[in-house]
Amino acid sequence: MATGRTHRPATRSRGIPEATVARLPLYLRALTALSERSVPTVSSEELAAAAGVNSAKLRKDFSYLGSYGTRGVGYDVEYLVYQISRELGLTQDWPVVIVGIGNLGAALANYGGFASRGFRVAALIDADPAMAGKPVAGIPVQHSDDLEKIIQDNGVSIGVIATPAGAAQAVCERLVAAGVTSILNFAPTVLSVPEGVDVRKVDLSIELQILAFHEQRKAGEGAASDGGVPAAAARSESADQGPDGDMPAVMPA
Amino acid sequence: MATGRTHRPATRSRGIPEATVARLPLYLRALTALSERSVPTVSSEELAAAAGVNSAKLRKDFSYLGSYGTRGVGYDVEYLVYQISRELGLTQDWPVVIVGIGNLGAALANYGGFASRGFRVAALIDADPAMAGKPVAGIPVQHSDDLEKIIQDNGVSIGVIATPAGAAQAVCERLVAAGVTSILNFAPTVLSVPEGVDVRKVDLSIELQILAFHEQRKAGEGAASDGGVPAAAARSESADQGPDGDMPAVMPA
DNA sequence: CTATGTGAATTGCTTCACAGCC
DNA sequence: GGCTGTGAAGCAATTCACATAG
Repeated sequence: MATGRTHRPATRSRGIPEATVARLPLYLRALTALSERSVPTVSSEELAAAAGVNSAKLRKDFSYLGSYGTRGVGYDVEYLVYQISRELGLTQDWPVVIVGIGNLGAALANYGGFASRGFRVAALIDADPAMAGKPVAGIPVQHSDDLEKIIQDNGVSIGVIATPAGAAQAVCERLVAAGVTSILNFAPTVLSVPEGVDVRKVDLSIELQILAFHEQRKAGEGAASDGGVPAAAARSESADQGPDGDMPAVMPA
Repeated sequence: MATGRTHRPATRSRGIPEATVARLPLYLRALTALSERSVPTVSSEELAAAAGVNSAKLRKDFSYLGSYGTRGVGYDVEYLVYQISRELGLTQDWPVVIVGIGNLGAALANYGGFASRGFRVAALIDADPAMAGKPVAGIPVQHSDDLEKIIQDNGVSIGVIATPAGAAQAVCERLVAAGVTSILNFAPTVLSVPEGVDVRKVDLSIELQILAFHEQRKAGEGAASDGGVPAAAARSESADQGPDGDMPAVMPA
């Protein structure tokens, strides 16, 4: 609204659709790649292609942030990187703890993508005393007895749970009690959290099951062609652009 | 059940909404837990709570599959487990290959959730010759030179990419050329695939960025109340149930 | 009387198409 | 002339509320 001639976009920070928020990191990544190649400006068409969406959607998304483009020209890459980073809150540094340093926790600790975008692994926590002190990704693992102290000392508000399913709810409750208000959950369980706490879930097996569903369809319907090679073809239904399937999170209490 | 005067539910297998498909694995997990506890029947209300959705949504979702409940009673747990499994294609066995056996690939190979639901890790593939033959999760890693042969010999149609971003597109193309039609991508890149190939993406850093966005909001707006405890309140917009934010996949060519 | 199954209403997201500005 | 920004139209998903079956 406002179509503001006022300097400040006006729309800023109020009611950006969830679907748009979920795409901002995608745009940011594409823009960062352009920035590294020193590309100065980019059109909605080009950027959309790089991010894997269509250009109308991208322009609409950006319109929620403000008018950051130049008509007839496109978007200034650096400027847009900055604006999206700011909107996502990545201009500040977010200390994160990872709880559960098994295979997955270790993989997460080693994952470069965190550090590169405003996230800092402040601590690794595990319930196994044998792990304590052992460095993973250069960070010594701490025992979960000290969880609350670690959270508070580091001002952590984002926690990552990579424990077995059985331990996840208890860990979640301790994190929340200690002050964490956003949780990324890799354990295959539904977490109950009080209002005001956000949970996002990543579940490997769920993603595979969704693929299996579509895979089954292909075999049942389309195929028949012969048997060996899949033979793409047919079904424009699920095949084309991007039906946003997904389970978000943000659980009720 | 079956109220159907036609035997076949009629709605079967045609046009189940993506959003519903994405929730079926959630229901299935909750049902499996009930089944293990030998609970015979469950109401939409109870099951919805266990799956973290509301009951109206659950009933609507199930209505796309058919009429599998009993009015005044609820759903037969075992029967529903079977129906959903069948709908998702989990009554058959899906051989899967994991490409890129780094930290994450190894974690995936060790992840029990795969095997437990119709998925079988048929092969682990890595480009590093030093890895070849080394067993991970009891499965010997094979060199990527043999990728095509492995896919074909095992009849693999689902591939998991856990390589570095730079290698992902090339791996993807080889998988597709060899006959894979569904890909689960953990590399932080947009994959281009021909029509008819499904891609789902899991991106750790994107999930964190979405959390950071909401976290920033909490700090900026709501807070003020005191500082320590989050204080829930306000913002019914993002806080309550489950806005399905997410980036799907299924790229255009 | 209870809890499912589902049309109808609502809300939110995407796509279209073009006015506005460079 | 070209490309952004955005109302308006079109779709899809969610929620409501109640008829219907057990």
